Amino acid sequence: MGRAPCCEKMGLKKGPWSAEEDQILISHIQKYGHGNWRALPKQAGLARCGKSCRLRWTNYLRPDIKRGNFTKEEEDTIITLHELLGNRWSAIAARLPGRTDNEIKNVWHTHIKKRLKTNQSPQESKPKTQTEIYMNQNRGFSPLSPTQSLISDLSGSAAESSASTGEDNRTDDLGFLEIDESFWKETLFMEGSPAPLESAHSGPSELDWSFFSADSAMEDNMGFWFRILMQADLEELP
DNA sequence: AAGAGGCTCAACCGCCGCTCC
DNA sequence: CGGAGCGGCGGTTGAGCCTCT
Repeated sequence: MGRAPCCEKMGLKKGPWSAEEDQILISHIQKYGHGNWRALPKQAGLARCGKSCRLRWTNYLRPDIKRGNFTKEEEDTIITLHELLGNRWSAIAARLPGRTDNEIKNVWHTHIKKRLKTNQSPQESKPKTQTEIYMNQNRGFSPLSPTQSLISDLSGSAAESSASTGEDNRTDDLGFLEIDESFWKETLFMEGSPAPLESAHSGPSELDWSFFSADSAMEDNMGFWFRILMQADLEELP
């Protein structure tokens, strides 16, 4: 048997929050913070369980929440990250400032999933991934792997930023983002790297960018590394 | 105009992992 | 070491709103 739900205690209110409850919660957190969610409702004088308070705060009342519809860029990001991370909504949310995991989850199930489904034509050869479907229909790109999609997105950002700085960050036909070379050296050649990545290079002194071809086996390797990198990056977030 | 069905999204539920004792 | 407490996460629900017939 699992633990009894925290709201089963008598007298604890459930359901939609009133404006008054919101105000109480906001002012309490502004004054005292939310060190202990379980103790918070009692201290604040709310007839709610701590879990409910935390959810209300993180999903709705937090001052940095961005309201309004998701932009196409945000939806693109969600699709790409979902390909990489799966249903790890909190990890995806960490990449979208001002958006909550709940919101992203809702958008995925209501808008994006449906769109990806309707975009798939039975006449055409079936793209392998949801990203491919989406990219085919919305950008006119040739089918992209999840990894290529991410690379493409990153390169796009780099192109934008380089346009302002006058630098050219693109290095090959893939438009692969040239992240600081030392970053790749340190990351790709770190201890425990899969053999193909190590053997494909003569040494860590020079990176051969042609190595990152559209070859499917290579895609898998890159997918692997991006997962690792994304994970490492996300774990650093607050 | 009204009823049915679909859609949206805030909120709940139950599980998991971490921390502390 | 193991159990309790707690926060956090992902899946699911359902009330309210919208659209269609």
